[in-house]
Amino acid sequence: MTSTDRLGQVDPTLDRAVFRQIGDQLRAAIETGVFGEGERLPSETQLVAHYGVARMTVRQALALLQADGLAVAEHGKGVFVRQRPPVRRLASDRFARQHRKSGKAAFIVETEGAGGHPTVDQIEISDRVASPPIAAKLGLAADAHVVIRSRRYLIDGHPVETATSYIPADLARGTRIQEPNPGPGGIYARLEEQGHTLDHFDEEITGRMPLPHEVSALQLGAGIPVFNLVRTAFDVEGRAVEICDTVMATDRYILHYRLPAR
Amino acid sequence: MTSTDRLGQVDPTLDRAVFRQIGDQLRAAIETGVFGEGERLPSETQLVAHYGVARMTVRQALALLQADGLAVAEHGKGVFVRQRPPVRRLASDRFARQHRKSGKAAFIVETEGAGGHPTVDQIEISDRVASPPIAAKLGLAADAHVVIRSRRYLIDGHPVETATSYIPADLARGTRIQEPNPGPGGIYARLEEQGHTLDHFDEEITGRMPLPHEVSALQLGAGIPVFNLVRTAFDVEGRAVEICDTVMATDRYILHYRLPAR
DNA sequence: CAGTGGTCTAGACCACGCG
DNA sequence: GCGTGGTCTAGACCACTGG
Repeated sequence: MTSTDRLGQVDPTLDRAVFRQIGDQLRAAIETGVFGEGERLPSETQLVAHYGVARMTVRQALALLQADGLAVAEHGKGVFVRQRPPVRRLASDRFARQHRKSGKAAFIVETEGAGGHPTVDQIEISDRVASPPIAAKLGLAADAHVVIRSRRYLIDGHPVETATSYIPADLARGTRIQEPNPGPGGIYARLEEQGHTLDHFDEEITGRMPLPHEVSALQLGAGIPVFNLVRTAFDVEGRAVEICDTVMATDRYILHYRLPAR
Repeated sequence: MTSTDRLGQVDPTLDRAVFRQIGDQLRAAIETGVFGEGERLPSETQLVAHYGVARMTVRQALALLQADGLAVAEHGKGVFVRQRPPVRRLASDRFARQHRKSGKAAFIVETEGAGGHPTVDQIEISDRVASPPIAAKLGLAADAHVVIRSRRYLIDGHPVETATSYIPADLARGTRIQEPNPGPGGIYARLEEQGHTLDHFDEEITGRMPLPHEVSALQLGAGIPVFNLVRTAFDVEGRAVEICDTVMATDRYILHYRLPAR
């Protein structure tokens, strides 16, 4: 028995393009477990022989699966059913004050709690004039400065998320917010020390395919979309004190929120 | 001036594949506004002439843009820069009791408030044994029945979301929950009438590329991922009284949540 | 009708992985 | 070295759109 035995045939007289029919059959075989997670699909050569079509036709079929995130091609090895990486649950209370008091950043606490090894790299800090949308969200004048902190989060060496924070310069200058390590409890703890007791966060979530730089920063495979989560932190006086713009690999996250019914 | 004048040339000796270089140039041209939203890109024939490559090569380049949701091909017309449809903001208080009292479903109220014309179609209702994951989430025995309500939501005739609700049969049978139109305030109002005062909702959000049936149900173009939002409603006694599994086109939604800082 | 994208063929040469 | 996928060519014919 060869690996193409469980695949059917195609009918070139049908309306549906041959490469789509082949794609349908491969998809069905994956979804029914004929090819399990991580297993190799039949090679292009085998598919060409099995279906009696040109190589470009089977490549188009395989491209369909890859665009949908069902399969990944590995040069020189084969095309494999995509493995689902472990997911990280983001609970809506992850920024609760009690967690802050532990002295560790939310990402570190959560990851270690789930048995993973957290890392942060590519930390860059700058002090610049706020872009118009950022200035508007923070309620700042058009020429106001912000301290910008960007970094990348990894779990067990795999990148999962990039984040860029924007803090009004008058709140950040002269504090550890401008240092790579902002100290125990992170920048929220520093802001509260400055008298800006936090009241609530607004989170806006959008989804889309990644930009090229996001593909490389997050080592995203084809067919994996990203979440763009933009969180704005407000103090008890209603002032926006931080914006955090994060881009997350959707195959590594479940976002979890609890809403009151009233 | 022709439409390819603002594009550069490619260098076949570079490491980066020619079709990727062409894709990069088209992407840059779109991002810098050389080709604006809704505008037509140069035709395949024009690109072949401009770059001096085979047609399959420019088609691979165009496929890159389409997979990322930047462009859409229209048979017989051309390849166009994708237009962003109007987005719908989902506020985290959209299921607050006060809204329910208006007597209209949340979707209707919100859409009309935003000046759109809401429709619901493909309403199907059944009564079946709960699947294992649904039974587990609802805290039901393995052989328990649920009433399943599925439907599709449209705005101005464009599908934006499909939803499937699962309600324990003992709460739904003999009520309007089993009817296509569940009455004023929707099924949550009916559940509260049964004495199940709602306490909170849990929402879990994941993102992924759509399945084939979702592509057709939501009329999704290539390169548009979906949100899968699964909401569980709990009554004041802590019982899960409904699960609502929704699939949303990411290009039509911004999900908005407000979190307390403590 | 001419122009557009959609599908398919039958090759070619290359780069990678592994034994 | 051989099998794998990656890139590219130069055609062919088809289906759709619009004037």
